[in-house]
Amino acid sequence: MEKMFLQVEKLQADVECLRKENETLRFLLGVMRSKYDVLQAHLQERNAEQTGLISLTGGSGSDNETNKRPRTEVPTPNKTSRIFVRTDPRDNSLVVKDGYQWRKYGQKVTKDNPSPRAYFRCSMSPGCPVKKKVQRCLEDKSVLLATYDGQHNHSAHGSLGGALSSSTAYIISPPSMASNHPPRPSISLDLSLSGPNQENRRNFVEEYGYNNNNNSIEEYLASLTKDPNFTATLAAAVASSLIHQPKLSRI
DNA sequence: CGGTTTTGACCTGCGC
DNA sequence: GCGCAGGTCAAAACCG
Repeated sequence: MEKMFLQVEKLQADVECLRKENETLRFLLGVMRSKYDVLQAHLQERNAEQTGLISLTGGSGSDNETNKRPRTEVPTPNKTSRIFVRTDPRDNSLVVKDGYQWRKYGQKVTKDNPSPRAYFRCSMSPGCPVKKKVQRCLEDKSVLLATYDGQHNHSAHGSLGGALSSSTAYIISPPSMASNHPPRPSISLDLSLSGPNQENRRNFVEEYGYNNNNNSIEEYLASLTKDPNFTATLAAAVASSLIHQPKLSRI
């Protein structure tokens, strides 16, 4: 009889535990929803501006870093994209972990920025024409500006898991834009997806990780928001990251 | 030992 | 033509 009583007590404790967990997940879902709304509003604002430092320009004239002369023939010269990545301020390497494997072939100090610019070539595929330049942002030394030239002739899959799982990088709003629009909430996308579920994290990165082949951020985001799996995976990632914060603060 | 990084030299376009 | 600046080369060093 006493044994049965103990079992009931244990079951009640379990139910209570699950109820709390449920409550937490409900709260996190709300947080995720509000963040999603902010992200969408931010995107619409960006579309309206039609300018910006994070750009997939397709080689438009606004890019003041267009190459003066390609020394070797570049098959797809019009595919240029730029991303800003926040890194650990203590980390002074010019490494942007984007899922591809890069070989550094040069470094140069440029006139407009005392921080050296590093030149990388994609080394995942022998004939891959993609190059990238990485330089620290003038305004914020903890931010790296990565400029991608060309289009990969292969997928990033295969090395993504290890590459991004250790990354602390964030794709962020560029500092100069933030200063131009102080009231705008900043959007941070944590690519490290810190959390206990390694498999989910890997799946998330492999399915939704940054892909230079996409034509525009808009198309990319549209495809993501239409995908129910993305929402579910994003929820898991947000929940995971928030659960592991020391204290939750309600909005 | 093979792949990667470092770094000085070199090449070329552009402005004057 | 000259100097400057950005981009690339390539040999040596480094690393796993």
